Amino acid sequence: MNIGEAARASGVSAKMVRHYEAIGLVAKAGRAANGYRDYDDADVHVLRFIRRARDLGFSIADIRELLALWSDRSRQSADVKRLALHHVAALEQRIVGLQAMAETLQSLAACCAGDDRPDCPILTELESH
Amino acid sequence: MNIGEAARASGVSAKMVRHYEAIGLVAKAGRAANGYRDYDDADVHVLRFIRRARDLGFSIADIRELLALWSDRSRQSADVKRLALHHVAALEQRIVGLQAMAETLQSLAACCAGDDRPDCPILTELESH
DNA sequence: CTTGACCTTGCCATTATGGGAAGGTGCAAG
DNA sequence: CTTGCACCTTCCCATAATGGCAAGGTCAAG
Repeated sequence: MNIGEAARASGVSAKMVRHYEAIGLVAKAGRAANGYRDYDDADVHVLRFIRRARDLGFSIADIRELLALWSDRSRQSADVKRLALHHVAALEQRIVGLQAMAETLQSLAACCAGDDRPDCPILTELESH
Repeated sequence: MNIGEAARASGVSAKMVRHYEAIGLVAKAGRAANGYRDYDDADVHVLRFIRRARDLGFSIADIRELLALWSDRSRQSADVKRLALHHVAALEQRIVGLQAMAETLQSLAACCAGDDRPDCPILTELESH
């Protein structure tokens, strides 16, 4: 399987497949006689795992650990759970930060006439404080 | 006022003050006889505006527009409001994305024993799908 | 043999921020 | 005056994850 097909099958772009290989997240792909990277279903399986983890917001560093645990037959599920919950906490922290921003802006905007006059509490707020 | 003092007064690091000048977000600072950048209260005022806008999650591009509106005496508050609400929408979109991730992970983690056995629904989920 | 789709590597760009090096400046204490 | 420390200057590099482009090799169909 060429890289393009593996990319389509896994949902990871060919560009990123090469990148993941370059940073050592996945093993170096075998090469066909013509020098093209050659993939099999197991490789696609790994790539799909990565893709799914990325979709859940895990960083590459996290995924490196997840992959290690995944391939470790003697892993302890507690380690996976810890990683996941740690990530949940990080996500929730980002969420509250963003919510605070959105709420502040929302309330400022609610006080803004939004017409053709220049007076605007949003700018006033940014200006002061 | 040297850059360090302006940085302390505005809450923007000296590094970023230079950067904002380099990308044309703020006007080139005047220079003292020794070549040091020289700031006054008005400059600090602008920097503080930027800092506050960054705290609300506005991008540099957004801030460029906000600064233009701020200094435009004939601005229409509708333009500011539109910018702000557009940003709120973007924030909320990011929030729902993060919440979806957090909830998915949360429910997967809830199904994970978290003990010394290797079986883990989190890995199973990443693996399948 | 040409054309088009695919592969290769390598470099650059993004966003916002920080780190560090190498060297100049200014002020205070010895 | 010299030493030292804190500050300034510019320039380069790094981050995280991804995309784009360019120059060139490969392969299959027409």
